[in-house]
Amino acid sequence: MPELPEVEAVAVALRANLTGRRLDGIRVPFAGVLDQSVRRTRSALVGRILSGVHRHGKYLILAFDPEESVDVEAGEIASNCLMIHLRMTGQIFIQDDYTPDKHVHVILDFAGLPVHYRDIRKFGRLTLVDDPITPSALSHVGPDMLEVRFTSWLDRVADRRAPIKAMLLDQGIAAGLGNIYVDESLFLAGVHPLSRPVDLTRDELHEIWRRAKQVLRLAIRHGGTTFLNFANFHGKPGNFRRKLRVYGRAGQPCRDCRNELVKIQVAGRSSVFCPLCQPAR
DNA sequence: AAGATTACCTGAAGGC
DNA sequence: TGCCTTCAGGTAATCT
Repeated sequence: MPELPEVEAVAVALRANLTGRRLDGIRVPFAGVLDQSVRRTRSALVGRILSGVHRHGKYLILAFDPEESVDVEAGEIASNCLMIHLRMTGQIFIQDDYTPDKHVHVILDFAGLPVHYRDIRKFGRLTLVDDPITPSALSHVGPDMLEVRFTSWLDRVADRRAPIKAMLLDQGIAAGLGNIYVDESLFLAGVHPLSRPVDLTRDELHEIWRRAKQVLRLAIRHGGTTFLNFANFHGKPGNFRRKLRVYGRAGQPCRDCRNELVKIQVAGRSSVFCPLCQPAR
């Protein structure tokens, strides 16, 4: 499941290998993953130079050099970027010897370098957007979890009554955390996933915010977590999986206290935690 | 109006 | 062996 660290790994690799290259063509074996038509997507992007690669939360944004034919002063909006969300099972491969299978839905041909978009469950989307940094398509998404300041984040959660786990998963509050890193963050902070922000102290909330950033940065350094469906740019697995404290370890002993880890449902998601290290309030 | 639930998809895994 | 059910979870849409 690609979350912020996995998307960051893809962004770094694409940036290093594709910046300055021209997009020669787009092949679309399955158009259902495109938000716009194949014709519209091709006419907006083919022939243009990739100028930069950005990431916001779990969103990946490929920015192209400005299109001179668009009359901005006349109110025309340029589709300067391709925004990609991998959702559950999206993968991006670039190696030359990769043979597309039935799950490869889009191939971006960058000056002879094929970039394969593969997605078993077809949840991911590729969307034409206007601005590379603050696209209007992301107006409902909050600040990146790695960037948000504590006071800003606190303002967004302090008066909420849903479980803290639901708040951390809510991309409108801060973007980037998914089920894996939320469970890891709450374990490190020693907070029960059902705790409500209104019942937590400012110090406890600060610890959650700090641990979330810490676990994201650590996962980035390890190339992300390979669980079921993520592989990085070169098809190599990330190696953060063996560092996981609670995710995927229900029934196994807590790495700190050896008590058995428990799985419950919170915000519609399976949630693994340690009843001793993360006591209910 | 926030919070909760469901739809979207496919493959792996477990039960019998 | 094979059929069936359950589970996995990011986001948008739809409920209460």
